[in-house]
Amino acid sequence: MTEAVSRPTLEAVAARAGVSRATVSRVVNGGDGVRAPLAERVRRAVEELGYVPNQAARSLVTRRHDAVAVVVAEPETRVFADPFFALQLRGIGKELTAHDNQLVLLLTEGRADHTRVARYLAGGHVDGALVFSLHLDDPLPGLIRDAGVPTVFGGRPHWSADTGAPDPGVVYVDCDNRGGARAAVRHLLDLGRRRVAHLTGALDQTSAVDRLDGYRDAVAEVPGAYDPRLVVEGDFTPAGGERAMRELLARCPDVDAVFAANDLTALGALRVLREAGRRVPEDVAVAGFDDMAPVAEQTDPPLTTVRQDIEGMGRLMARLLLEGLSGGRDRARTTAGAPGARGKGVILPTTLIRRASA
Amino acid sequence: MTEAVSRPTLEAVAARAGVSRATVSRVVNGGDGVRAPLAERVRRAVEELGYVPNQAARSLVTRRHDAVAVVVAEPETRVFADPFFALQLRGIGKELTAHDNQLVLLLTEGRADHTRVARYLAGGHVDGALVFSLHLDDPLPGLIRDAGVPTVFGGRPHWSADTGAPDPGVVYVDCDNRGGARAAVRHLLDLGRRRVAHLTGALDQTSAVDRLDGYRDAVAEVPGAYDPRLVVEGDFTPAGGERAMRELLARCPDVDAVFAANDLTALGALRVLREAGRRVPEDVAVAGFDDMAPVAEQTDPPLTTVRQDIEGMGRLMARLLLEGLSGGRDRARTTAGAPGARGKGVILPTTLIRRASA
DNA sequence: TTGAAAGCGCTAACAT
DNA sequence: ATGTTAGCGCTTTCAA
Repeated sequence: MTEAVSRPTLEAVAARAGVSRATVSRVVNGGDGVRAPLAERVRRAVEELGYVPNQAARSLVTRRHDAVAVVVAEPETRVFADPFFALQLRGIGKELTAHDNQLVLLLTEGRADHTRVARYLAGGHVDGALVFSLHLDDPLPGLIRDAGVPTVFGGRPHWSADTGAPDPGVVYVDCDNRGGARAAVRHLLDLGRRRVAHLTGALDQTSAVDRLDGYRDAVAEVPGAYDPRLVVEGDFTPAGGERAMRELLARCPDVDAVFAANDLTALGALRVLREAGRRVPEDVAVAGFDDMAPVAEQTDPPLTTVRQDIEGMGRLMARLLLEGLSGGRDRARTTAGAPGARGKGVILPTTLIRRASA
Repeated sequence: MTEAVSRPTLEAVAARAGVSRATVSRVVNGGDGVRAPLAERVRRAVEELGYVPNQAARSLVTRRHDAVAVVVAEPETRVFADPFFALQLRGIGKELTAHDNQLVLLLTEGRADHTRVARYLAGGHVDGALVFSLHLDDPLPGLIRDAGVPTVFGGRPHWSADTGAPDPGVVYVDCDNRGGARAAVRHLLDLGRRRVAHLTGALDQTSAVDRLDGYRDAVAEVPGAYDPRLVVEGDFTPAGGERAMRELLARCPDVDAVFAANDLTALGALRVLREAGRRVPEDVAVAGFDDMAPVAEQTDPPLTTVRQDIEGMGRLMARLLLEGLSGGRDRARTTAGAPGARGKGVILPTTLIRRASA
């Protein structure tokens, strides 16, 4: 293993360049107010010594870390099996990198992890946090609030302004789950289908609830289209989709369209429909949600689905957080000016992508 | 956005408890050598004030951060699309969490990112680094060495001891790529196949080179089995597998077995074989490498493949790093005592998993 | 424009 | 067993 070596300090650079520590500090941090030749001498000394500032020392006085925590409250397995997180992380990573911030990934699996994460955030390691995938009973938001770290949430939290719950000051980014779902279901209805089912996501997450609401909005518009038996609970996974689809076929063999809560669920549904000998879209039209490239384009037939800009969501979350960190003035403007802003939540638009499955 | 608040210091706790800072520090860090009632008073003060230690200040003096960087030198997209990394990350996360260390994820996409990462590591943010997926021309290892941070590599680096290159002190963890490949190819040969092809991985990675070597070992054992035209270059992706398989069929229509460099490549190959009307395994037997559950078990037919303990690799990497960090005495023993140790590299065993495809 | 000096909050000798 | 004290390496007034 490569060994750690002791690094030169500001002091050493100052000595070598024959100047004071203050001057070196100035040069290292942008160099304004230092005469060119002096600055040059300092830079040479830095170079020769291979000086790199000690961030702990710097943070101690500046109280900045240029690091942001990303908290993912999911069993780790799913986090990475699911391209959704991958894409969001990617967006976040890009935005943070562009602003010279580091990404500290905090994975939580159980209760013990929650307190660990809370301690970490409270410990002042990071300037802010991006938090994902909260479930109904999740204690994390409360812990995070207590930790007193600026935070932006990914996905509408259960206690956001819209539900009239405790903390209306919460900032979050989400896509228009309800509107997207409505569009998908309307599309199925426009196709002339009348037995349009919905395989839900995990209903302890707001995205699943909102999509279900969108489904209800749409079927309510067509007399006779609403039938509670057509709604089966899934969990956003292919396996859950299979289970739900099987149950649906047993319950309502006359189903002629399925709106799945996400593409993975649709994937499972497609498998079961094929097994059952139902043709897609002739016998049963199928629509998904997310438009995750590796999934939606590869299914057989390719999936009609609701596209959301997942990577963009990640970027936006990071941007909002960084803007909030760099002083309050920009924040309000940004949040309010963003598309679909509503309170402190930013709702991104969705688009229906028509492919062969519906 | 939740606002940051100014936190109480050790000093404040000391004042409140009526003791010195040193005593508070002792209590906070385990509390040995402090009489029970006093310790209790301190704990109460900590509680009442909601005191959380400032890590920057602590790190400044202890020179420990209890954080480890994970550097993934891949386009971010692939990193997360590929369950391989997901599993390794998971193993790493578990091990780090178990030892109260944080995971700082550093994603690199281009040259600019390399220097950024180097600066970060040199900046003393973390106690060590876990580095993945190096390519032949990767400047990262050099930069990391210069950064002087203890490092464990995932996968044999190009310049490891085995190739007689510059830095023989390098610690890495890998699976027995060559032996695993050999076993898979021998299995195909034992099946009576004589036109056994190999779809390679990205040959700028040692794992691909080693698997190719294993393939060559095995075919060399059977007179007449070696034919250079049976080796086609892929890139570890399904798309690459499709391309390679198509080329292979064009080049050698008489192929009767395929050893794919990984399961994703095999997936692509299976698709092309199906399109081409070749039955698997009757006409062409197919074997993969990795045994990634979501892939190998779901293919049609299920894939015969070489299993490696990916999550275990991640855990081991983290363990080796942490052991190295906590003083040199344990390290030599561990590295030498680990299974398949060879120099400073630890090679984990592989197992052939027989399913229907071969 | 440059330097001197005072901390940031904590740990770890060293005293007591 | 507890307190005193001297920094860790840096930024940032304040003076010069």
